[in-house]
Amino acid sequence: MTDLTIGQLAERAGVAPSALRFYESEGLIESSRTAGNQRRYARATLRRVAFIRSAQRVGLSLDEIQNALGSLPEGRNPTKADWARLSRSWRPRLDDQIERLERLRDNLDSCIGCGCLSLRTCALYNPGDVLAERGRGAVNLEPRTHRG
Amino acid sequence: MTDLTIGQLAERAGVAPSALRFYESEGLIESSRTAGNQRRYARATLRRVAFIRSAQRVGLSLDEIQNALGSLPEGRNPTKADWARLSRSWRPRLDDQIERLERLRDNLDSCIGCGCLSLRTCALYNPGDVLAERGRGAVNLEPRTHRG
DNA sequence: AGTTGACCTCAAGAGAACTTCAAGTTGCAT
DNA sequence: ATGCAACTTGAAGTTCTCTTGAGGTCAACT
Repeated sequence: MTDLTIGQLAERAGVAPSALRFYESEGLIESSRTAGNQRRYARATLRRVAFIRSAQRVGLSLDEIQNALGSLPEGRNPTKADWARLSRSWRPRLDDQIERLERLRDNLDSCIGCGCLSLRTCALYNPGDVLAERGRGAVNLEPRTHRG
Repeated sequence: MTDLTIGQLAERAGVAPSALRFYESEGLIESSRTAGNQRRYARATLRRVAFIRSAQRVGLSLDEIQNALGSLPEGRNPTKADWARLSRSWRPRLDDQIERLERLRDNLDSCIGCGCLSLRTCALYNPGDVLAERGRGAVNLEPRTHRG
């Protein structure tokens, strides 16, 4: 009886109904059905969707989010233990991302300050000077990962 | 004579040659051509590409990056003033993103600590309690923006 | 001269995250 | 009971960021 229609959930969560159907098709959320085959969402789904959006904002893919959400129950409110699991698994990821951002920001600043912009010495292109020994032109802002 | 081939640039920047051609087609980088029509990149392009990747990592689209790069010169090293422009325009964006991440991380933590998980009171879903007055079920982690 | 590997263009494909469309059905107010 | 907004499905379309493939060229080595 406190269940939400797809339109209500969409409205409150700030996403389109089509997105919710998509999330469901991807296994990120679940719904029950009325006699007439319309979706009904438990209230907890609202939180779940808010969480999904929030995680997307910080750069996680739906796959990763689904993975993390795997440890949360659907249909009922997550317990302390549920969240603890989730937090433990995300913490390093979040810390890492935060560090990256701070480094970029601070390096931009320091480049302005120093005006050096030399390949060998500029912190922006050569963070921590780890590559300083590798001859001229060492440019490697990030650990090499392949995405997409 | 210090110019780089597409393969060399790709190698050093840690991106595929196809990506470099794509960046060029999108106007993010430039190249000159040899008599035989092969691309040659100025050394400054290496920095430019490193910058592009770095910016992508923190969630900026190529469009936004192109925009920002519009203030940097190609073919020569950017000056202090060039970087200052760029940094000024990115700083708020970076700060904002960092804050988001920290909030998510800390809210996850506090949820574990308090175990409340109530819609009305949980910081994760109701940051700063701004929505506490709006009746039950107020869920709005982020300012509502439409993307994609 | 032949072979090899790196390069060229253009077109098509890929995957992520959705949206849009078409055609039909349901739920609720009057 | 009627009408209309909100819902249903499935397929196809969209945007972004590239990658892959086909068919051909260029540079260097033997």
